[in-house]
Amino acid sequence: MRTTWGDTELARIYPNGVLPSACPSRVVLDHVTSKWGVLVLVSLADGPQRWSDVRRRAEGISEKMLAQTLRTLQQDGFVHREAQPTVPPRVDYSLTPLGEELAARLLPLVEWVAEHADEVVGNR
Amino acid sequence: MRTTWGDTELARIYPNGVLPSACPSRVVLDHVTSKWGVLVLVSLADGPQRWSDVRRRAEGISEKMLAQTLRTLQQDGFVHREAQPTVPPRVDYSLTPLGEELAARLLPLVEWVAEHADEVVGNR
DNA sequence: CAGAATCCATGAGGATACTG
DNA sequence: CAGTATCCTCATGGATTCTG
Repeated sequence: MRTTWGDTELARIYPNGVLPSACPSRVVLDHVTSKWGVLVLVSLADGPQRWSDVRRRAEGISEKMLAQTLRTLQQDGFVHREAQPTVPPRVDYSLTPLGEELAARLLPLVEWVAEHADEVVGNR
Repeated sequence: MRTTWGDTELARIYPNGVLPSACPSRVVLDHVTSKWGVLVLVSLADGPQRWSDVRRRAEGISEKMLAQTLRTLQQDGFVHREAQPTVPPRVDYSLTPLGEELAARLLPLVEWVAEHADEVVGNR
């Protein structure tokens, strides 16, 4: 009774429709869709930014969570970190090519949610 | 120094680049990108399914989390619930038109992650 | 079969203070 | 400026039991 996956790659990757818990994509998905992961990625999708810029744009994030999120995304290869050895220090963050690819799939989602949020909250 | 948002709706919705914490989209985004929200939505994107089907497909989810996630997504208007008054009971879940729109933006993301997960894990 | 109810553990995440 | 370090809280979420 396949209706919508039919023409997607998902049907090929998960032939029986089961989204396996052991799959490495679970980990990546958790990073990407984490509370702050989405916002940091979307923010950086607007171009290279300094620490304080990201902090300001992902409104509400704590320093701890910003550091942690950036580190995770950097380890995953989505974010590039470039530190100037100056005083005071200056550090720029940007998306890697891999991160850009990811953001390209993330932006439409965030955009759609932003456009329909009121409608959705109204449902409750 | 806008580079990537430039041609998106995001630039219009958030002109100064700040993703506001008070925005209702934050709530919806949290539901959608919650640990299990993504998997349940993606699973249902394959067509109407019974409780036990969703449970099996979103591998690893507990009954509690399945119930909670389905209820939240239903309140948001993404998921439709249809219960047969039979014994034993039979309940079918499906995406609403709104849910289908959302899923259309979610599937490419999940698909991309599924395809590149190994590559990403390799970065670490 | 499809949940509800209860208890409980963990860790995500916040607040604050400090530093090269 | 760009973080670390520490402490602490609360909510997410797991395991288990019960039921119409």
